[in-house]
Amino acid sequence: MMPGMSAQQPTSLRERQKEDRKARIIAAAKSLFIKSGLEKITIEGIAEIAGVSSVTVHNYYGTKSGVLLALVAESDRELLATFDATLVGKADNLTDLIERFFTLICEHTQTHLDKAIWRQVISASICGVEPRFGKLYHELDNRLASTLIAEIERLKDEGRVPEAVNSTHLGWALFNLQNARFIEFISSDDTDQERCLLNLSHDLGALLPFMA
Amino acid sequence: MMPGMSAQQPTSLRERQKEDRKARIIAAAKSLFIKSGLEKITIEGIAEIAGVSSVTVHNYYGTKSGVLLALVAESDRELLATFDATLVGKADNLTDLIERFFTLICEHTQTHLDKAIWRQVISASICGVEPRFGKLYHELDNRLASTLIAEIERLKDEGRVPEAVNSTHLGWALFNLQNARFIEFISSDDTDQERCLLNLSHDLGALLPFMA
DNA sequence: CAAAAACTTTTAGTCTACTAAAAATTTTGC
DNA sequence: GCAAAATTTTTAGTAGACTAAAAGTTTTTG
Repeated sequence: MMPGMSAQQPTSLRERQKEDRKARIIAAAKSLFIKSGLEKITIEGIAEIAGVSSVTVHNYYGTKSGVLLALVAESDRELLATFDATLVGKADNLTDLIERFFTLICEHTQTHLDKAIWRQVISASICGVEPRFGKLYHELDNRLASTLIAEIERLKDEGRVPEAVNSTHLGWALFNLQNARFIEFISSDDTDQERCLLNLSHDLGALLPFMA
Repeated sequence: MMPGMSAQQPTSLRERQKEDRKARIIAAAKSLFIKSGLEKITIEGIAEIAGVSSVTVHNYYGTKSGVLLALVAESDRELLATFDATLVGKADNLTDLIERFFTLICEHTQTHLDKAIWRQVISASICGVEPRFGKLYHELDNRLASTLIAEIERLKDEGRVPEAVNSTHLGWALFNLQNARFIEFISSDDTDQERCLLNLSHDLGALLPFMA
């Protein structure tokens, strides 16, 4: 199963061409970004490299942020795969879990995407000019939080987290906490991961010790 | 002491004129916003009402977001005054404190500003094109969090919060938690405060009961 | 009061996202 | 293969943020 493609291959030629153009557009955006950074990504530039017109880019992705979100969504799939390989079943307490989670996300951001893209995407998700956009973005958050919740369930089964807690609520609370520090992390190119991780561990240190 | 004015009155005529223009600009922005919403706020429009040129608006506030941030900063002062009157000394446990805090901020937003302005400002604080901007915004956060921390200290003195916790760390953690729900609140015009408050109380419910 | 300094305004552009409508092209269904 | 449908492209434009530099105005300073 290849990420990035719909489950069943499109029947009609037209559908296939559309998929192809869409893929070329995000590939173009990626290449442009890698070559010269976010400021140099323009709809026009993307269109040229992808071999379509700028109007088509708009038709497909709505806005520039829409294109960037597609980039993020793609890398999100890889991140979830990383989680399966590196996070699931590894941590043996809540603090450890959240810190691993946070670290993986930060590292993934630095290798696969870039702070600047996240800034743009999170920004757009808050400003939310587009209706689709917010929805898509929220789905990504949902998937990440679900991973966390599943791990909390496991810790509960193993007796490392009190039975009494609501895993879903705790999962979202911790996801939000961690996300606030992630936003701190991406907000400036100069903010380093270590610093944010330390802040996160202070957060957890103030909240969690009574739980054990 | 009037909010919105510097402590000492400016000596030179030039300084006074500058203050006056600045004040006219944000007053113009506010009136434009109240009349027709965020989309209708343009630098040009602000300049015209304020009786200055658009270039002057840029010189003073840098960007459109800069103007909006000034609006937020102004209302922030009122919010802190509200805190003194309505929050300080009122809560008798952590959950109650955070929920009051959150509620006051939401209500203040609805009466004094607007979700749309916050969206723009938070967005800009994340995207952070401007260096000054992020700094200013962070100061607002600092002031809000400090209020929270001071209240936590009080609860600790009253023996309602364990001595062992670090008030500063706990304060920031809870501020971040609450802020995540505030961002959820402002992200869409349709999201209602009750819903977000409920989510917040779930967050707290999952994290805090073991502390008491 | 006159020269200098400090600002603001005018002017003139640039840049880029985004949109609407007509024209051209290509696939599809019969 | 041909008409119809779907979709892209071309074309043309708008809007609004932001900038640089010259010109004009007002305050300051001696």
